[in-house]
Amino acid sequence: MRSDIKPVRPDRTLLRQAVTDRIKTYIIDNRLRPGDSLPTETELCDALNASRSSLREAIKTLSALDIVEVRHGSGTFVGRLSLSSLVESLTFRGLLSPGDDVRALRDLVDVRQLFEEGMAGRIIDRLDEAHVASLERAAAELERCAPGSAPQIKADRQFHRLLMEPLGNQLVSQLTTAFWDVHAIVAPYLGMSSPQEDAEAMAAHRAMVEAARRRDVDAFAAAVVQHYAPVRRRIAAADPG
Amino acid sequence: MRSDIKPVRPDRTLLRQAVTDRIKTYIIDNRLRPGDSLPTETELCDALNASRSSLREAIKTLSALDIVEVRHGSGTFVGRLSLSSLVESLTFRGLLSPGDDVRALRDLVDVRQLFEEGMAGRIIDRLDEAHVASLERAAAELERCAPGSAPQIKADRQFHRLLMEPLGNQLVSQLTTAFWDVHAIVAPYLGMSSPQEDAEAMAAHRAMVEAARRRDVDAFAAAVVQHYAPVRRRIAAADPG
DNA sequence: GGACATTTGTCCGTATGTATC
DNA sequence: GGATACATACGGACAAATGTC
Repeated sequence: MRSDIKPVRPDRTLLRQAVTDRIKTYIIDNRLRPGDSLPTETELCDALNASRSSLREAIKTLSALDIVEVRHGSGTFVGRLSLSSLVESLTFRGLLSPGDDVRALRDLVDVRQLFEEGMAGRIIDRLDEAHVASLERAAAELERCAPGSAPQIKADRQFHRLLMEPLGNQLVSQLTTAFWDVHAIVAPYLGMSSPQEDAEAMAAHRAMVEAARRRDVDAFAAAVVQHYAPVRRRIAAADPG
Repeated sequence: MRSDIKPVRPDRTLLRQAVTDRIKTYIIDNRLRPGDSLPTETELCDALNASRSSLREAIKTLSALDIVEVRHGSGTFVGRLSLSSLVESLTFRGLLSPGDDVRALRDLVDVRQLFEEGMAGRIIDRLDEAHVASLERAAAELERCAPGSAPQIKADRQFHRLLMEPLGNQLVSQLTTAFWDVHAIVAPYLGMSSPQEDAEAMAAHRAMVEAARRRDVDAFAAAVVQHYAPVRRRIAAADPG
């Protein structure tokens, strides 16, 4: 009968939920860091009195949040705690309704501009020569590469990431990159950008670097506005309203 | 042999990943909206040539991102696409290292302040009488309720949500609320706030409302700084550096 | 390179709990 | 309450990937 093992579960909560919680507390209580290995599935099943199916479903939930990372044939590890789930969530939202994604993209551009414009003062406060030089290089790379090419896209991502680096705020950096990633996936649905628009963006990047070098906050903020102007025009043009 | 169905999977990708992708495209292609129902597990297994286990693991991944929502005994539905995954991800990060969460919390406060300070101008531009009245009510509720009580906490959440409402930007509103939620979970680890700090926060809320009524952007921004000053002092005090 | 143990990925069958009509 | 439809949970078996000797 084995009635002593698992008589009933008077619990109201789902077993899977309880398992995910216990895995999270396991990581916290044992002071594990990203990359550290977790017990094997069999061991966890034992420890948590759950079947392998339930455990695996719990693991998949944590995996989606990058709290754990599973490697086939190797094991389960603490995840990098990236914002990949935010990216996936927002891109899906943007792709959900092609007619309505103008709104999602407009909201996103607002947020991206908020970050760079709102942080302008603090960025310039903390900027040093090395940072300016890095920005300079990224902007040059951006102008040298072919518009829309993979290296250029990579350089653009790098540029906006470097902008926030002087702040020393990991969350700001990661959010900035996450929003950039979402933008890069959703924006193409507005159609390819024209050469004029590309030139405008280039000029804006250059203006940001120049303003940063001169420690001119207002000029920097103005360059940020200039940078997002082309996308905003496209969004306005596609807006049914 | 049924070799025509799925002879081998030359794919390098995991079946589970393929299933999650196909469910996402199913939702997008069929123009489903949050709350719409999805096929049952059995039907999905059939359609995607996957076993129940694989399908369920895929569903759990999508459920963690609030892309689908599962109701026991009822069925599977399109999720609300909330930012619950962001909240869970960031709270876990904040709780991961009690010694280091000062940094996580400081980063978070920076972002919260960035939103409210950076949006000050636009908020006041679009604010109307009804908005001011709502803020007034929330601030009054905040002062009437006992410090730390559930109604007060709820009122504080509501206040910061209402602040962003005039912008008409759903993403900003949801991010603001998400960051508030994380803050509410992580901040208590710094210890209870003192009556003086509570009074300071109250005064800041009131100052924001007054500044909004007078359309005084600078005063509004100053009130935002004042609002986060107590937490910042606590963070600085707890900072080992 | 090859053999082998370890670990996760996938499948199946069955029983139980839950919501809806 | 009963019947039905559906998700939850269990356990066993084999496949595939990884790492090691």
